Amino acid sequence: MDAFFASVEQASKPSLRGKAVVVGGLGPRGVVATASYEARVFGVHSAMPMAQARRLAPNAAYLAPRFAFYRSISDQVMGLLRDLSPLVEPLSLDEAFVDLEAGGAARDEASARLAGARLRADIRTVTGLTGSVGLAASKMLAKIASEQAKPDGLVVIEPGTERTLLGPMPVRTLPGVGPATGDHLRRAGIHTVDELAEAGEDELVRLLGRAHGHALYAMALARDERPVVAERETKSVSVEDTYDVDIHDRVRVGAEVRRLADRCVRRLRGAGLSGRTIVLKVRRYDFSTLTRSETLRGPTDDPAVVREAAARLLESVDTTGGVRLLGVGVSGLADYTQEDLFAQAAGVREEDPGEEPEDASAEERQAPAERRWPAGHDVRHAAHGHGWVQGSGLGRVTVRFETPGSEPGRVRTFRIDDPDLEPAQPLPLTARGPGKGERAEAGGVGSARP
DNA sequence: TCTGGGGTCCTACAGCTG
DNA sequence: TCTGCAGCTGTAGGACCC
Repeated sequence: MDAFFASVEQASKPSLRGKAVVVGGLGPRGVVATASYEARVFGVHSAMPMAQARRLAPNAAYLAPRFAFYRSISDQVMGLLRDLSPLVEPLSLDEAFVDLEAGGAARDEASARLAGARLRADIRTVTGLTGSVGLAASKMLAKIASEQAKPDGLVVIEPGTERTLLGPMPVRTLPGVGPATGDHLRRAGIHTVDELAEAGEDELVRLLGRAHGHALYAMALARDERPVVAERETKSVSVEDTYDVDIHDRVRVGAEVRRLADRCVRRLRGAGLSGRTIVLKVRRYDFSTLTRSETLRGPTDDPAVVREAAARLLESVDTTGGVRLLGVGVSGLADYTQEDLFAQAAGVREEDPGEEPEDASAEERQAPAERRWPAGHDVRHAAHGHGWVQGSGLGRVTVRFETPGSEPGRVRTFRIDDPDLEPAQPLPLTARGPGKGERAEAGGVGSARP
């Protein structure tokens, strides 16, 4: 999907279509999750600190992400992909590999191209959004093709042309080559995929280590045999929080770790899992990050056990100077627990970590207007109907009243405690709405946006 | 300027065991 | 009995991805 989160927001909010939209954390330490193509013109891109984005594009709309809504749209798109083939490997909410051969959807280049074109049309009909398709003989090449296809396009890499195409590309094009590996290679005088291939496998293994060296050499020769894998087992579950202001108080740090442990267990149980290894993550005031872990005798999903392990791990960490992030994770997952096997009968196992404790942090108790009415989130007003929060602060919340099918709407400001104003669920982007997921007719191009 | 959150995989090293 | 070694497990950190 193209600039997925930002595109969803533009489809939801007519007044933002064609405008610079930035979705991400709105706190003082937020980063950009997605920028619309209009915002990218100003140099804004994902993972950029929000503060920097605001300097580059001061007039863009800055919105808090609505993950549950994005997930519902993602489910619709993944449904369309599964109509094409049983082998669909989601990479994230907005990206997936599909093995077209396994689904019988592609026998040759022409039929693959047709399947890709129909898919793009179906995505537009069902969601009102644009998606890009890359077609190639391997995952690596399909990924590169889809990047080239963005926005709103389809690119085919024909068999036999792979090496000619890849050769002059920068090494950073290859999946798995990030800033560190890119730098490493650059210092060794390797800038392009051709130079990577010329360096030879032994040299790459020497430079980058066994696994990475072999994998990169294969990719440089356009060799990628990795299959599309539909079902991936979860290997770890974790939660983490970055705090607006560094925490210095050791007691508060302890309380936050317990809270995170409970949240982590809730997620773990929600997935029907348990785990043996408890991991504590601490990012200090200077951004140095350390992890401490402890492996239990058997898997657990008991909040008390995870809390205690996390607390023990915290004892070995020096937090002088303050911490900006804390995290708790569980790995070594299983679908049974040690307690199931042994002591459960004794009733010592704590049943549920419960909801977020009432006495959450002071920060949350006195939630500022920006937190209670996040920018971009939906609201309903008794008299004015459906709208979204354009901004808030100083006891006021500004709402724009419009819906996906309306003309750009009018703006009104209310007191944050106005009894006529309440949070609302997002409205569907198209007449079909989320979850309908019907298959469009072949070649039926066009938007169903009302 | 000041760096999220949730993951995966890899490497290195230490300690244990056969 | 001692030594060397391979293999495994646990731990910590780093790189990468979306």
